[in-house]
Amino acid sequence: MIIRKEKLDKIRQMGFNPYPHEFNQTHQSTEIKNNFDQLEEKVVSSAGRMMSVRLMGKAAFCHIQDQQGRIQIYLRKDQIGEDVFQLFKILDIGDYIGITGQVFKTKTGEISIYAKEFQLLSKSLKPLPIVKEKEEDDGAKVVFDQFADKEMRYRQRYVDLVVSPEVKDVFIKRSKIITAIREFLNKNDFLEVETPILQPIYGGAAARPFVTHHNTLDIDLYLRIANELYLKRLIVGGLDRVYEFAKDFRNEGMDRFHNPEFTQVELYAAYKDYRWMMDFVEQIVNHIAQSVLGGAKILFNEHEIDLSPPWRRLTMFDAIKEFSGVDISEMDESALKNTAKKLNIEITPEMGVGKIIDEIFGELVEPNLIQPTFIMDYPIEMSPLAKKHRDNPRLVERFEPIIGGKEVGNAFSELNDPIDQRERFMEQVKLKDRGDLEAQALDEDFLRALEIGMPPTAGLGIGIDRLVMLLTNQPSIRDVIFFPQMRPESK
RNA sequence: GAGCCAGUAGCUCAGCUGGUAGAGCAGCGGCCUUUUAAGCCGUUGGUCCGGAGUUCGAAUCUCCGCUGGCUCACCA
Repeated sequence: MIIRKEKLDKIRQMGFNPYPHEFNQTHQSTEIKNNFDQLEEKVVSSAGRMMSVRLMGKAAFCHIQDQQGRIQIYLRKDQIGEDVFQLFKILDIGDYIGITGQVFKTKTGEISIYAKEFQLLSKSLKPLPIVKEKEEDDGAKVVFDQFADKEMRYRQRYVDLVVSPEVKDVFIKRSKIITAIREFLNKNDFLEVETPILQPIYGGAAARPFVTHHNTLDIDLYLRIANELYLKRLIVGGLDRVYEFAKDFRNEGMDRFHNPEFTQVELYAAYKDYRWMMDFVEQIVNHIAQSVLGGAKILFNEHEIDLSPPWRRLTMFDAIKEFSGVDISEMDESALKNTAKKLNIEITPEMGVGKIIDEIFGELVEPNLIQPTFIMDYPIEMSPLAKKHRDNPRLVERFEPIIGGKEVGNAFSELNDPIDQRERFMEQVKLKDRGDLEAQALDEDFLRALEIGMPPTAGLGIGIDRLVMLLTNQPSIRDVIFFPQMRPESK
């Protein structure tokens, strides 16, 4: 650090600007490599961060890294001049440089740029961890001194991204996945909208919120745990297909599947039901897989998963029967409690029917659903915003797509009967009084909207972080969020 | 929130049953005009996470704390 600052002074004394304002780039690294035949002998300008240097007296090789990859640069003192070569010699790995020169292939066959002009673009003052790679004869890559400390990787993601191309890859894919979803929804006449993050009543999901305070109004507000109720208000308003990519916030535990803020896309389509939505989910996911991964087969956790439709569809009761051997479809609360005990599922007194079934399902069924599966027809108690099943009033028309043993979304035929909705909210209030911290609050304004009238509607939420984990085969949510939540550094 | 594990140089790590800290890479000074983990010669560098204790003596043993990872519990 001290040495690098001295170098900075020296560079200035030599008459070079260590932080110039611009550089005119004509080609990216992989562009040059992919079009070598056309570009050979042509002059190109390229820029990037210097990632390796091999200095050899009056000549030198280095690699620069741009967003796409790396390319080798060859410099000779007699080409770029004494002064500039002196400058090059004191540069460090991590500095940004720009070069102009001819594209050529070295003796060993590596496509490189033979520099005619060379310029420092930005001086780096802190060293990067130097990761070295070697290609074995069999083509396998051996990595030396990998930047492995997870804490540092998460806290200093900028370093992680510079030093680990595969990390950068995951995030590029994340961005492409989001783009693919947006494309697909826009193509299907959905309108992208924005709804409040600061909400006076939090709703639309079962979770504990973050609370904040608005000074002027002198009221507490909640960071949204979901945007469901607002998007439905827009359906009431006559916007027939809407979606929002939403950061939601839940004040709960953190682990490799949970970050306090996470991303969901929620979408609503008027005049449709959950069956239509199942087809739609199959299409969406396949569109993503095709456009981002180029195929429907993915590898996740050693499992090969085939995303191509149709996916298996299974009711929740049938799923539990299949994996536990017990038919719970006719059981009341006390029978369920006994069954849960027999199956070694932990339950607590404040749990209602819905929660108990959810526990059994989560414990015995979900982890076993590796290939894409729609679990459908949930008990009414656990889904206060979903419409009653057309054939069975104890159930609702709801499904969750489960892939790789984890739910990646949640969807219903939306409840649009205002009187039924009010009764369901009242049930939630009772649960809250029993001590369920996650029971949903009654939202009068939302009820008023339903009273104005909402058309039959299908709704869906997809957890973007989990979907990205699945499609990029990452074990932790922290590996798909640039800056995951961490305790602040002490100094 | 609970359990297990970890924290030594910029990075990756070694350091045995306690004897006063080491390697490779990076850095620094040289040599080298087709190298690629470049090479060769030389060299700097550490509150061994923090605090307390045991001991003649602690990176090493004990306790407390901090930070993180993994697993479990709640939730997406």
